[in-house]
Amino acid sequence: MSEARNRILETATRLFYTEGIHTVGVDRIIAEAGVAKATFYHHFPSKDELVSAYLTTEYERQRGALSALPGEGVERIRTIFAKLAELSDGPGFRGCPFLNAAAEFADPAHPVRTIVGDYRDWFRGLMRSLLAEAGRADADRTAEFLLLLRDGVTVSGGLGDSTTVHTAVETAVGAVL
Amino acid sequence: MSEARNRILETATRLFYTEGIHTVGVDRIIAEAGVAKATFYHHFPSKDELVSAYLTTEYERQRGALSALPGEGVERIRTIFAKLAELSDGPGFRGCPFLNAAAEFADPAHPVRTIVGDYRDWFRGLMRSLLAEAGRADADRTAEFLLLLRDGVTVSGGLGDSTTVHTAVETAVGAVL
DNA sequence: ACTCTACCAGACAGGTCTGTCTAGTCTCAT
DNA sequence: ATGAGACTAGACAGACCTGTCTGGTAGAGT
Repeated sequence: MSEARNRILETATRLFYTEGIHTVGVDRIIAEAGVAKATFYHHFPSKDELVSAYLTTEYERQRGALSALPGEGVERIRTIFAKLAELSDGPGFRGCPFLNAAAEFADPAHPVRTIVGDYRDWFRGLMRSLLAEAGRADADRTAEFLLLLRDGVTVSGGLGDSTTVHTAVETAVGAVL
Repeated sequence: MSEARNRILETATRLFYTEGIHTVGVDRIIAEAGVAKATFYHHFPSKDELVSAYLTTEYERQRGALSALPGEGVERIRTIFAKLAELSDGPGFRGCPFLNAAAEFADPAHPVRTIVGDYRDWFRGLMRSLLAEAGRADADRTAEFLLLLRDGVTVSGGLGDSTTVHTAVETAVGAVL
């Protein structure tokens, strides 16, 4: 992986996440990453490709972070949601990058939306398999609810209702599991 | 209320909701509303003012729609969420206009974010008062969860997981209430 | 030694954005 | 009938957008 490419992607990640995708221009990324414009377009054929790379990287990062968490079955789910609530309460949290991106790209056929869909499918599948592992008969329905809960946690956390998210999550997870 | 102003606001509502706020330009709204540019700026001093008007109107509309629903206490909450799930399954649904707007306006101090905050405060308060009316001791915590659930429903529904939202909501509402 | 690749700086094109301004029409109340 | 206010059409300014292109530097592999 090239050094300049890394800088571009990291700068884009920071700016896209904290300020939004449409509002951050390529010139700004170039300036803050300290690269030439030609270098930018050498690594990323278009801004859209950079956006896709941003979300794909984020997808892999989150998959890695959740895979590293301990526990099995339902206990693992509890751990995941506790972590999620903790993150959404932290400084600099501005919601889920995938949901924010989806809100900015209205066309469901856009590549960005495909990545968002992939992420959600993965999360839903993870919940389902953990529930099935615990021998829960209603795995499908409950997994769907947990995905929905995940959305709610990140959205609420991102809009500033961070402290109350903890108790809300405990209520929900406790009631359903 | 002026006829031209109405046309502008309705066109903006349609375009902002279905395509996003930043992606829709003033010129496009003017063309589709069939008004002159001077007329537009006569009624709305800036695009931001139009955006605020769009969200304020939407706020009032939703408040009116929910107030019209029947029932009392917990039963009313069930009705509200059933309606919400139904809407989020309908054609042309593209998520919650407030959450979508908040994702596009990253600055928490922006007027748009204030309106979004107002809307959420109102919904939370409505839930709390309905729970208190039913004599629930945990009204605060449960209201917080119901706001979170509302977020999840609109987000999931807007991203195409519409049919499964119904059962997920039933599961959640049933478990908590 | 030579070439290839990554990198730099920055001008440029062509388009779109918001917002202003000129100039003129129509309606209605006084 | 005159003046105010809402409207129309559209040119214009100035900023910003993405993406291309020129021209040049430095290091690494063959």
